[in-house]
Amino acid sequence: MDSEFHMPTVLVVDDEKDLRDLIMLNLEREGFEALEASDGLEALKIAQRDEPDLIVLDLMLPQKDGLSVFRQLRDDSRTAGIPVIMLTARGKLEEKITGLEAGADDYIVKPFSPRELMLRVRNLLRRSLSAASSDVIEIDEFRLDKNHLKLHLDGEPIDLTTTEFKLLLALTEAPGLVKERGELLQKVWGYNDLIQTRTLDTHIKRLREKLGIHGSRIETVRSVGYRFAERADTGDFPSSGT
Amino acid sequence: MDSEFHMPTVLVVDDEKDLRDLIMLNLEREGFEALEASDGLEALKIAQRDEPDLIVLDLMLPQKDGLSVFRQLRDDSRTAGIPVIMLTARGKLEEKITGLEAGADDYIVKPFSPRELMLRVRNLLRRSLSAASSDVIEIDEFRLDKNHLKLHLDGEPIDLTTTEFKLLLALTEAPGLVKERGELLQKVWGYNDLIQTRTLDTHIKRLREKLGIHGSRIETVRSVGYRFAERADTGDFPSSGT
DNA sequence: GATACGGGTGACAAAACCGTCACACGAGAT
DNA sequence: ATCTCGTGTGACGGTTTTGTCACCCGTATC
Repeated sequence: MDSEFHMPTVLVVDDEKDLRDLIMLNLEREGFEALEASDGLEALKIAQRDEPDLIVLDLMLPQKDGLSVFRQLRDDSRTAGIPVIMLTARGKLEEKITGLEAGADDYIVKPFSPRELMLRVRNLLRRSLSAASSDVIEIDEFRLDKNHLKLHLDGEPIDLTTTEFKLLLALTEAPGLVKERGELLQKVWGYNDLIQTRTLDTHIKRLREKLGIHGSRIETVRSVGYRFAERADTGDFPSSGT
Repeated sequence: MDSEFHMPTVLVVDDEKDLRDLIMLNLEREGFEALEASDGLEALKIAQRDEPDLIVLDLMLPQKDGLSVFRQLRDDSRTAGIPVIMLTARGKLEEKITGLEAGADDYIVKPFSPRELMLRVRNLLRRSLSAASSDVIEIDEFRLDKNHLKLHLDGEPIDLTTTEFKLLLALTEAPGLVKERGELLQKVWGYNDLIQTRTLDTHIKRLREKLGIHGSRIETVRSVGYRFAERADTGDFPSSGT
């Protein structure tokens, strides 16, 4: 686990040379590999080529609006998963943050202490390197975000209650296989015996409703339970001939 | 990313040789590396030594209660993170499952088809290998489980509402650094401007209450926001002298 | 085709949750 | 020491969520 490890790479995007240098100095002092870019275009190219583990992006870029750079990074498949820390001047942010909603991984308000930035860098890297980069379950057009307890379906956010979220989580945990009623009641409600209840059915119904056209992905397996249907292409048993 | 990859290892713990062999055969047919143990003690030793990616544990062990083996695996730091699939005879489980609550990663009821077991194995491995090793955030005695939306504190389960859970999630996301009021309101409530509200404080209060003695870990930073305090030993800035 | 069983559905009432407010309290500033 | 600003706290009402029940409908079985 330790042998193949190399230090994380951080890309700093800022048009102010002084600030950029300061940040890079701090990064290198921490032992990180640091890359730099002075404008959005350059940032994109470097990000695509070197796939850094983290990007520090100053929103105050002259040529290009920092936010649009951010969006481009998010939209490009090669750079989409890279966490971004945004730098922003106090006050300026309040309006703009609307645009990206909870999209940014972190942001920090200028003026900031190098110490604070480094703390955030380390924290974000720890999250994205050691464990999950995202805690997001993606199945076809379903996107379950455990961090924000949100479901996105076909890109549209769907409001689910806690129970519905848990239920969907339990179902999608193993797409394609049947979850017994008892198992679901255990996982979602904590019931350990009690199986004679319509509660599960009711919640399934409500969930299906909210899923709209995709509600049919939750299939009923009579007298057993429910199954979140797998799409044909999901690569089932290789051993089975048919 | 592909070069250093090796097939996952699965440990099968069962005292029935026939069943064990059947499972191992299936595992190897899938290309997994399979290990076996016939009792709890052996299982522990192997798990600690080889650190498999997954454990298939039959609860029907003669010498040792399967559940206590499970608990030992969970308590040992070397094996704590390894997902466990439990095998159990139908009907026998209902009472026992109480003990572990939502602790098991998955379970399957005997009799089962090899196909179903393999499906679960693959699903669980996909979760634990590809993305998060376990969507669980552990900070000292805090254990935030995003899969079950549950908090365990000192091992005790604490009931949190959705809002409280999100709030704690936002705070623990970056232990040691201050989260501004506006940032928290953005992350938890989605408010993009509005900062003049007592809502945040109220929820902080409720959260602190539920955290009991550990409530003080949430520190107030006057006129800025809140901070989830880092414990001294968490390795802060190496560069800073003091 | 008749019957039995299990799931789907709509309504409803209890419970939980959440945001707000008024006020108390304490820390900083002058 | 006094004043001021920001946070802590308890209470309250409105809203959402949730479990249950009665009833309908589809499917499997004979």
